[in-house]
Amino acid sequence: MVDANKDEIFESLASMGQALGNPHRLKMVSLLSHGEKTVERLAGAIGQSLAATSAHLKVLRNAGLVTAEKRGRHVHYRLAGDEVSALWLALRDLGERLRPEVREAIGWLSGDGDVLCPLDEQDVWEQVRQGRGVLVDLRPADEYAAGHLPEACHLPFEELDSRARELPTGRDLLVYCRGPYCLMAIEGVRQLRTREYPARRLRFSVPEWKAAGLPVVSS
Amino acid sequence: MVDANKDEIFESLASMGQALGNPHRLKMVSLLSHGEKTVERLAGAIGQSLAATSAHLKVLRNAGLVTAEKRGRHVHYRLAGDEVSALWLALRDLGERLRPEVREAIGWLSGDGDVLCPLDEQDVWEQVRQGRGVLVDLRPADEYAAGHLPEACHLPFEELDSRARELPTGRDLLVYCRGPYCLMAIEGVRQLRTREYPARRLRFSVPEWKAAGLPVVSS
DNA sequence: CCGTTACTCAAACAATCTGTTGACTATTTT
DNA sequence: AAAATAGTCAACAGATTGTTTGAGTAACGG
Repeated sequence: MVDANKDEIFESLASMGQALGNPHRLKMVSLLSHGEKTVERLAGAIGQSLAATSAHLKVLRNAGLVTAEKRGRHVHYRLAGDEVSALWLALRDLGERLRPEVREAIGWLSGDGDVLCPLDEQDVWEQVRQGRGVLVDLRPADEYAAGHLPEACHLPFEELDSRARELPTGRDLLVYCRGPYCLMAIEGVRQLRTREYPARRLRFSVPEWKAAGLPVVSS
Repeated sequence: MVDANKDEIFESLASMGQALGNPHRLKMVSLLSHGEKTVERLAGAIGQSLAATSAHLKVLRNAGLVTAEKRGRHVHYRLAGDEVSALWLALRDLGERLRPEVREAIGWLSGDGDVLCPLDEQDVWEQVRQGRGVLVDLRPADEYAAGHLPEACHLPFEELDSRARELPTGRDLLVYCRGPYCLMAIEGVRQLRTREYPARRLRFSVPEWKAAGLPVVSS
């Protein structure tokens, strides 16, 4: 039967959907969209045991969403392509649009101290090219190295206390971290503002920037 | 803790992924992207009992992907928005790109008698506007009415035998049905060609056309 | 008002998924 | 070599799915 082939297609696609059907795995995909990570690192980030994390990664691997590469005694996982990141972003946007609880939770996340910059990717790109506003990347060094917005300063969240004074002055600070739900971005902006820096939080990060077709610098 | 809100977001998004994690539900989403359907109709299409289909629809409803409306004694289900259709298309494209089995299964589907037209949506849009080539829609009447490509002739697959002679002659026939995996489209083109019609199968349908930003006619 | 239609719901059961634990395998360090 | 590190694998318990069966409920038709 030819029909069997058709069923096989839907079965295969469903296994990809299935792989996106667990909060821990979604979180890993979202983390991996900022660059490759070891199993250990992912386990720490999602708060699960090494074994459980390994099992989740196996599901993602079988679904074809991630690939693994062993270097030294670490296994580095990365997304199978930028399209995977795009699918994650599409799912996230759909959730924000369709599910009231998601919008509500976002509201709670931001709380009071949050100062969001309403500009979208294109607008920010304009600002950057005109030299108005300075981009600040709060992510860990490896994620910054894997790809960051053009001309973004790197100020890892952990070193915010000690190195904030290195930031350029006189221009608005456009701060981003790992995306709209990133608590480090919110907290980072709060801290910068208590020090009287004109900081605002961007509601996007590198994956969204890349998906918008804008150039990413990796170094 | 603020973190709990973040977990809630991922949990909520995962339930949407989960909903896409079953072949029958995926098939229903793909069918619904051609217009609303009753439970009965969907049950027939996916080859499941009414109760099982109802349960699957409940999952989709809880995930916010579809909405239900009771009219008379039928319950009509429809996608919660065009973005749902777009997400399904994104998942499908990713599968075609990433999973060899899917590409392979597509090859098997097409078999020998399949004559695929390689043009994409924009190219076809050009052809249509210039009056070169005639679009032919093989889908059931309600799906055609819910939205079809501009100037497309309607020739339901079931009536292909009896009404093929009504088709305009002298121009290439660009035939579409429910999408790249639709067996009716393949079989329909095969039948038209044995009658010496210059028919070719398009590899897209209305949802893809709409997602490409091109106008859809509903009547 | 009675029967039919088109569902939804609840119970039950097998199959699958998640997370834990402990064993096992490479690789590197000492 | 021996010990430590980073990860996978196998086995198990508990929770969650997917499907069937049978009952329950609106809406309509006679």
